Amino acid sequence: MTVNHRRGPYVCGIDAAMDVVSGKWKSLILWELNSHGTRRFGELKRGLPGVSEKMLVQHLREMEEDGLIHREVYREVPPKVEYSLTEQGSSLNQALGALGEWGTGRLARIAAED
Amino acid sequence: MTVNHRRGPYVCGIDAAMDVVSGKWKSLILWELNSHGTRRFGELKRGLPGVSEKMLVQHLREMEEDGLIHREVYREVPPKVEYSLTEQGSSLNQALGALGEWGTGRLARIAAED
DNA sequence: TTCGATACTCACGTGTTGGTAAGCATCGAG
DNA sequence: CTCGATGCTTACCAACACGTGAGTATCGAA
Repeated sequence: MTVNHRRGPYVCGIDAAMDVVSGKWKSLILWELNSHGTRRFGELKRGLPGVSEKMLVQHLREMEEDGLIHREVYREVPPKVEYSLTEQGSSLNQALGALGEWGTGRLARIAAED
Repeated sequence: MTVNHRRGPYVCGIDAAMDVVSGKWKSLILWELNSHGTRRFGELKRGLPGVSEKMLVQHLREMEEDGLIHREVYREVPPKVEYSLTEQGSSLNQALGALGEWGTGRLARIAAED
């Protein structure tokens, strides 16, 4: 019961994708890693204004477990950990492209309303 | 304060799109309406096994408010209400296509693991 | 006169999500 | 000998998402 907090029986592909992306900061993490290639924990934290350390860690762990990102630990002091996209993470990011464009259009529409 | 439960300040397009799609049944509602063109409340309910009436109503109202779907009421007895996609809803559905394919690929990968 | 069909609405409870604030381990610099 | 940097971990709590089960209005059929 501690595991299996994901992989609910999915109705369709969207379901499966949403499960992996849902989380307040996940799409932004994806974007951040996609833009910079490789980022340390602290860099991600600074790149996502408002994120709490707890959520950042939690999201990163889940995304690693889901095979979206790679976590590289350098045994140094002070510690250094680097995150990067896996191929799956990268392709997910691409798949989010169309959605992002739709959202951008929506933002423009909302702005035009005022 | 009763309104404005959405439209948080968005960081990017993905944010704005996710806001509109997040909800346990929303993408399925979109899909259902896309497949059938027009559906009555009861038909949607039967098409989404497990959905509660409360959530179905709530999601439909939010999606209407977000301009994704159109709600047509026929003043008859017993009542009849038809839902359909607006142009925005339809384009959102298209934008979700890539994500759906990614998810389908992921499902295949997961299935192959066993 | 009661019943069923339809499309809801409402009160309530529970599990999940996310934030806050504190603490931990290690090393070099001062 | 204390301090700061880094990457976490933990306990606690408030807000929210979602489900359950009941109730509502109207009319025709039985």
